[in-house]
Amino acid sequence: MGRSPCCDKVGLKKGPWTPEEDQKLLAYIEEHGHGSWRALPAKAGLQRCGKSCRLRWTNYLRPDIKRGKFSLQEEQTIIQLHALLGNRWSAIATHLPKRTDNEIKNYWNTHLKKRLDKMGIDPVTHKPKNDALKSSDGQSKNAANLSHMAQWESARLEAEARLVRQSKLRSNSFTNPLNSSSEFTSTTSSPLNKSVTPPGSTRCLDILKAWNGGAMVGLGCELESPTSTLSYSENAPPMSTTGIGENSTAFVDFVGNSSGSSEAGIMKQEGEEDWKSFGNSTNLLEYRDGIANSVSFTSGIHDISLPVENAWESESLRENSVHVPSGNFVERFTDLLLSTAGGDRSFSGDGGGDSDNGSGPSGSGSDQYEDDKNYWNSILNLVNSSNSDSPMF
DNA sequence: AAGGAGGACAACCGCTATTGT
DNA sequence: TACAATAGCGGTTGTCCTCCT
Repeated sequence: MGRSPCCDKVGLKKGPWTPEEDQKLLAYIEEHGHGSWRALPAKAGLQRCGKSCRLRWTNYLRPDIKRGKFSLQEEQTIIQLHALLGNRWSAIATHLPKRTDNEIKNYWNTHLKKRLDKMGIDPVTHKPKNDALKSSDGQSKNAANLSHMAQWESARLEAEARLVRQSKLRSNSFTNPLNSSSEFTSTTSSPLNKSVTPPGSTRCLDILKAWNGGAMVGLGCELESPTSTLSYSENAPPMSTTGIGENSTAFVDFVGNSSGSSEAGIMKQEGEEDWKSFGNSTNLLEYRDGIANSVSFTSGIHDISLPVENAWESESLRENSVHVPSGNFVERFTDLLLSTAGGDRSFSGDGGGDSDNGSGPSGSGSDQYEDDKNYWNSILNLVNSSNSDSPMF
């Protein structure tokens, strides 16, 4: 479009923000809301471009940002979501309340990526680097499932974003700038958040939740058994085998049981409001001509059907239909992780939270290796311990 | 104690998507 | 419909800090 960069103006400051600048920005937004970011700097008395102000606000100054060390749960969530979604930091951030995409991205690049790399796991594919023999066995199917589920999640996020835009249009009235502003929720969460967020952006990754059957303790998603169901319309053939027939409708229902006690653990602490609005919700994907045409969200607040666009353009989705995993998803994902770890470093992967048994891997015997092993065992153990008795399959 | 290396994180850049006119 | 303005996103860079030699 040939638009000139917003910071071209001479005299605009770059670089680290000073406390004074922070104060000005904060004070202005608290009083007036951000309004137009481009116009904001002048009004707030800042020698910055609007974009810089926006980033400073979304990544640092917003009052709902949690800073500091990432917890084990958060690390685990990031790793799993990255396996699903790749470098879609904003989407990942959607599922990590109070964390910004920038922060997650940095943390991935500086910590998690390196750690995976060290262990011989490709941080991009989440598979062992020397894994050349897995092309035709169950592992590749797992990978395919992950990929397809990523598409599901992608579509859902797309739809959520669209939903909030519509909501924004509807409720254009400005109340409290800190609450009503979509920007306020922009980066850390998908636009769906706060009061305009039926599905609740801070809830667990629906797919994981659905496949896990609810209690995802280790994922920072301590749902207390939201009953997730997967169903197909009667006339539709099973998606995973024959593809989706014309005009057939496949339903993926995520039905929360609205248990009041679901507000537990991390989510209660960090995203309580969002949870509450997600008690009874149903997300529905509708297929036409073999692709998903719409996503419906049903909650106590909204019942909206939205078109699904780009996220469903995947060839694999059209041609192969949706591969719904035939087993507990998280378990299988865990298996994948275990096997990847084992592929290169011969981890036992047998759920050994008790891994610190002093018998290190033969040969190396390095403390670093032991640390890694213990670390991953603890992560995997968390997942394993939370995914039994899935009602899904 | 000084300086270099590397890590961590904030901020910027450039591109794309969306929205408004 | 076309175009411009704006926001969002992901990759990259810059800067500060800590650790090691």
